[in-house]
Amino acid sequence: MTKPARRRNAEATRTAILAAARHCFTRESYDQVGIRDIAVEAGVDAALVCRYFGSKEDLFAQLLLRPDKPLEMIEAGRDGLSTRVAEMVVNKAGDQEAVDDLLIMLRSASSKTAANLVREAMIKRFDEPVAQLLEGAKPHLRARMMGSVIIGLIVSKIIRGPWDVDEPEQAAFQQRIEDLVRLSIQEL
Amino acid sequence: MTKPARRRNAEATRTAILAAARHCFTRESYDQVGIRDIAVEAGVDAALVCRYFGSKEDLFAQLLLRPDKPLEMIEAGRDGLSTRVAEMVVNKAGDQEAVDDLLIMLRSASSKTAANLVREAMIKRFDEPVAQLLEGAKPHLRARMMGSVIIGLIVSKIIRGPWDVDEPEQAAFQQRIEDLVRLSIQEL
DNA sequence: ACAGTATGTCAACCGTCGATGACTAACAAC
DNA sequence: GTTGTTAGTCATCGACGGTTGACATACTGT
Repeated sequence: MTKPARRRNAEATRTAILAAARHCFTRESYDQVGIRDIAVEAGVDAALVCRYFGSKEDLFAQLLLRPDKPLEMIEAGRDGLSTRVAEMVVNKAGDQEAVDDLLIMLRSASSKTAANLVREAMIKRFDEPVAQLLEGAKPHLRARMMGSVIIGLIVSKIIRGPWDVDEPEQAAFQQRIEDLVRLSIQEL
Repeated sequence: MTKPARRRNAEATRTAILAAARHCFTRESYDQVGIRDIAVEAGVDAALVCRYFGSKEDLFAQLLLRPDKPLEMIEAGRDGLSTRVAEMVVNKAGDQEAVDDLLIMLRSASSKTAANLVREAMIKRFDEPVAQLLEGAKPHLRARMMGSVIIGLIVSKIIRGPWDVDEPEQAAFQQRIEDLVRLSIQEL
């Protein structure tokens, strides 16, 4: 009568919704992603999203705060941190997942309901882990400055698209970013 | 019958709406500011906003692109550019209007309808003027890198609130920002 | 004073969105 | 097979947002 009826599997549906939500929120801001959008991408009725996660806000929160571990590029330790960050932003190498996590936060940074969650996630998953890695005075301030540099690079990409830098300068460009990151966490 | 009836003055109303819109958009993103919000703040009926500016999108566009002149801190020339930017971000000194302009752009950067306008405004009012100020190779790339640093600082403030750096480090902090800006526009 | 227009107000339309509750169908246990 | 529970669907509610058109009022010229 109603519909072909979806395969019944709670766990799979749950993760499908989470994956779909993640995908949506990396492309659009909290306000612009509708519960129905997520549902369609997950191949699920919209009502299920609310059923499983309570509300859109709860879903977003779970997406941001569930992974208790810090971002991978930080977890790898202090050595070569600047290099990893530079590679990540220039998109040469690994840990695209970390970029997505930051993208989700930044896209929704100025949504009234998402703002608090974003701040919390940013502090817990980025600033504090980085601060713990740093030696010397004022680690929190320096961690935040490094965050600021990364944020700038990613938001610039959001606004203006990829950095179209041609091959000859590629290396120098990446080196410049690495220097910026390194400078941002130097002791004052 | 209807209402006390507002003073009839088209030009004043127009600018009142623009000012109110500006104020609203510096605090919230394009999606979150309603035409009714702007109207209330301007002391005007919501219908007038559409009447005068056609649509919310047109109003936003006019707000971003009307001032054909570049941001003040750029207009002042190449000398002391890094210093001015650092002062501006740390909020010590002048040209708060420029910060607001950037704030408006960044707040609404990931709104689908506003995105194109923001990109356009960013390029026309920031990148190109800065690129014209720079000597040497790849001025556009370097201008964009400087933009990226500034964006990071402002967005970080949006997300996390003001940089609470206590007096002793204040000078060193500002110097660090100045160095970051200077490094970002150095030749590769 | 009168007519005409510029300005402002009100009410409503239409679409979208998040959320809810009633219903239906699959699966498991017995 | 019967029964009870879980998973999924549907229709709908209430709120809100942008926009529009009909109406009311203030100003201007004659």
